[in-house]
Amino acid sequence: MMTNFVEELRWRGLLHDIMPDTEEYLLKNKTAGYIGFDPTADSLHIGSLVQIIILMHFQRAGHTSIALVGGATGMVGDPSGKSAERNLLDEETLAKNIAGVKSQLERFLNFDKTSENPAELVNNYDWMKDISLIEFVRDTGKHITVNYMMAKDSVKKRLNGEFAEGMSFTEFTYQLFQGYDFYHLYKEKNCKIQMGGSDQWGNITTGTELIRRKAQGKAYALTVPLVTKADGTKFGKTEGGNVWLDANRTSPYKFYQYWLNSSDEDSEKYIKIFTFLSQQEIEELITAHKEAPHQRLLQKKIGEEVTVMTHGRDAYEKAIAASNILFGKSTANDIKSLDEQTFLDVFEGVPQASIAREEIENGLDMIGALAAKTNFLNSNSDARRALKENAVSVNKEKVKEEYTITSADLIADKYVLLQRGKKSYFLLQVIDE
RNA sequence: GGUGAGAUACUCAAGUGGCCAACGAGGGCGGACUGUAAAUCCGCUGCAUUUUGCUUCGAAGGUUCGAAUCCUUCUCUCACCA
Repeated sequence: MMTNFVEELRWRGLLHDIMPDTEEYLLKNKTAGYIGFDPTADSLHIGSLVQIIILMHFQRAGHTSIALVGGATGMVGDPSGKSAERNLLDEETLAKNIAGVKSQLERFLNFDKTSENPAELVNNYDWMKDISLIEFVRDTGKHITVNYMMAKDSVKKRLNGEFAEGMSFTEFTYQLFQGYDFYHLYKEKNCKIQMGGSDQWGNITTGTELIRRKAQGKAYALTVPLVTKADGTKFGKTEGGNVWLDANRTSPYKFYQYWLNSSDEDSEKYIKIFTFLSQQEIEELITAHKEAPHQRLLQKKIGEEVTVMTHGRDAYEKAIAASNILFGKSTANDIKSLDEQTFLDVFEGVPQASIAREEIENGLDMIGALAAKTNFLNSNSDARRALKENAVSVNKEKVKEEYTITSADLIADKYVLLQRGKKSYFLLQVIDE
């Protein structure tokens, strides 16, 4: 059964640009559509999550979703939104990245061949690698004028204006490469629509233009807006860097925390973008949230939906458990009563240092525990400062500079939980020599 | 090529011989309040065995009891003139 895909995106605030007649075409025809993913790292981050979700909606609406991994385009580098020439990735890194990105996409889309409209995963390297330069220049390049390509924002920005840095022929070619992908999928897989972030509009329209000229066909396009934050900072970034979909790069706990810490204003947007809840459910949640904002119903729901979708329910439950212990009313005794396995699950991803058992048994002073022996804080001065600010806790209890860590502070006879401020944790692990 | 202005901590920006580890603002961190929020208030924000010492104000030398501050050379940035 087909539903109105475009309308779904529209009410969720996921529609930025759309080519005329796209909505009508999708309503009348079961078709295929694609989104490209750049293999710039071996994991996607939550910025790409929006694109994945678009493909999920597309599949749910009854169409065929194609996720394209840019093995070939990744070798060239997309200039869109970039003010300076990009460095090329070496082939080994690229291969590793492609594998990583692929395995992540498989978690979100239904590739089951026996289902009604299974998604497909393609790598443009597979069809790009055999095209000769002569072939490309004669059969593809001939259809698109340089004038047309120069008119794109991504190119104009690099050629004109105060900060123009120029661009290499390599990057200039990128849009034609991507356009060729669209053409190829149009011919081979009856793919009629390309979607992507709003910065991709220029590249996408080069594709529809190529299809029009080379195949005398009509193709469609739509883009989704860039996800923003109300305070103007960049979405998907923390002090620690990007929020990744890979649990090894961003632990499920941190992942959950990222969503939980969204502002009220952003949450109302995010719940529409990142969850599959119905319009009615979302409206009810927003109303309930406004009545009792301190309960943070929206943030919790987004955190649940997105964490479960990305890391599974088990990981979500653990993230909740960890959050409750770290931010709830738990006391030193609660923490000390944890068994080792639970404790490790909770503190997975928390930075650690090891220390000889002897040091603890002899009594470890706070400066040593915070800086000298562990590098939790930058310097001894920093440690002293933190202690003076009443910011340091051992096993959730505030301590002063005179405090000495002894065997009595060990959790599961092995760990000491250090803390600076509310959100910064550090784990001291005792090792027996 | 000529002339003039400038280069100070994460950023902007004061300081033109001792009271300068360097005013102030932003950012960051911490505390109070709170909803692990926003706003607000308070404190901290070079290093060290911390009421003291050490290294810092584009770079290197020099003058001086003493230099971010004066002198010399160099590097870079900006403006105007050719």
